[in-house]
Amino acid sequence: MGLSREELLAELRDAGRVHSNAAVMYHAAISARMDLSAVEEKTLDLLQRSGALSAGELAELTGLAPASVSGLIDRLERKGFARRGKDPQDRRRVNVEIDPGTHARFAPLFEPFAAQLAELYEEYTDAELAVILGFLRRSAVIQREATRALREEK
Amino acid sequence: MGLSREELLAELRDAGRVHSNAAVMYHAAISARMDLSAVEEKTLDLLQRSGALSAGELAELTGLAPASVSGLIDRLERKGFARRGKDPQDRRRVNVEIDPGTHARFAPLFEPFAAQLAELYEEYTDAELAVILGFLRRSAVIQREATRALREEK
DNA sequence: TGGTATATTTCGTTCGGCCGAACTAAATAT
DNA sequence: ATATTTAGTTCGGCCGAACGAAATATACCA
Repeated sequence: MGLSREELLAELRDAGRVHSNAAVMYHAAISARMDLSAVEEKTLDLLQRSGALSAGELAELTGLAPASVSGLIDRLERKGFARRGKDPQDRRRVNVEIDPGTHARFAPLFEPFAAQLAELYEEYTDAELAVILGFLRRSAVIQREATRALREEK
Repeated sequence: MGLSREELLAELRDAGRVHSNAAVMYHAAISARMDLSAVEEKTLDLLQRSGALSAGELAELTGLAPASVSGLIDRLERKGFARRGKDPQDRRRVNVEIDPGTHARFAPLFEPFAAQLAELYEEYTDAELAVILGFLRRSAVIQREATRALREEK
């Protein structure tokens, strides 16, 4: 039973690394299956969150040149994941929105993993799940902050 | 206080997604800082685990053509992350080993994140940490299995 | 209305990274 | 000893995706 706190912490560092790596590999496998590059994937994620973004906003958020964003949108349209729409307020603007079918295309890929995870959750009490939930949230905040620091530092 | 189990599970699905995304972004930021492509990063990870691999084994594990592996090793050598060594048993073979300084080059980038995480761990009891540890391990196993399934399925 | 500013696209170019084919060197079989 | 196979590299070509500059379309303002 008994791991000392030190041992526990050491195991956690290792498990965290392994877990992180698994997430990265999984993500890569999903992208590969969907025939999406990392940038395309990230763009879909941005669109998912915000509903719709203009080409210029995408350039800003992805760090790409405007010309590159045109090509990016072309590719996403060609693959059926996004659509161009004119902004009625300012018709120079192109509003890019995620294709409504996108979620449904991803869902079956995620589903087996989600099901397994649901099974895993069943093995925990509510109190334990609350601990896990809190940890996931807090460590995600920390990791996002670390990412931000890495990007702007120097 | 009280979230129902259903709410808890819903929150966990969301938190898991967010956490996963944070890990992916963090990884990408590290790679960018080290000037490593996804393939190069993955290769270093393989080398780290296994100590050393031949060029052919790397081709196998990365899925690249032999010619591409030559270029890959060249790039890693140029960046100071790996070294070629002749296999004394079979002198046709090239043994690629990770440069011993590699860990030290990565460490300072990981360190702030690790420190913050250590602080977070301090807020938990041993029993809670054990729950978290178990969850991280088990969900990593599930996710790796899901990755494997994604890759070979069709 | 004319003129300037802004959003996006088009065009042409460049670069990185992958591949197949041909090659060299070393091991293995005859 | 010679022929064959195996491991890895080199070369040349190709493709996706990035870029800057110029073109186009629309908005805003005097």
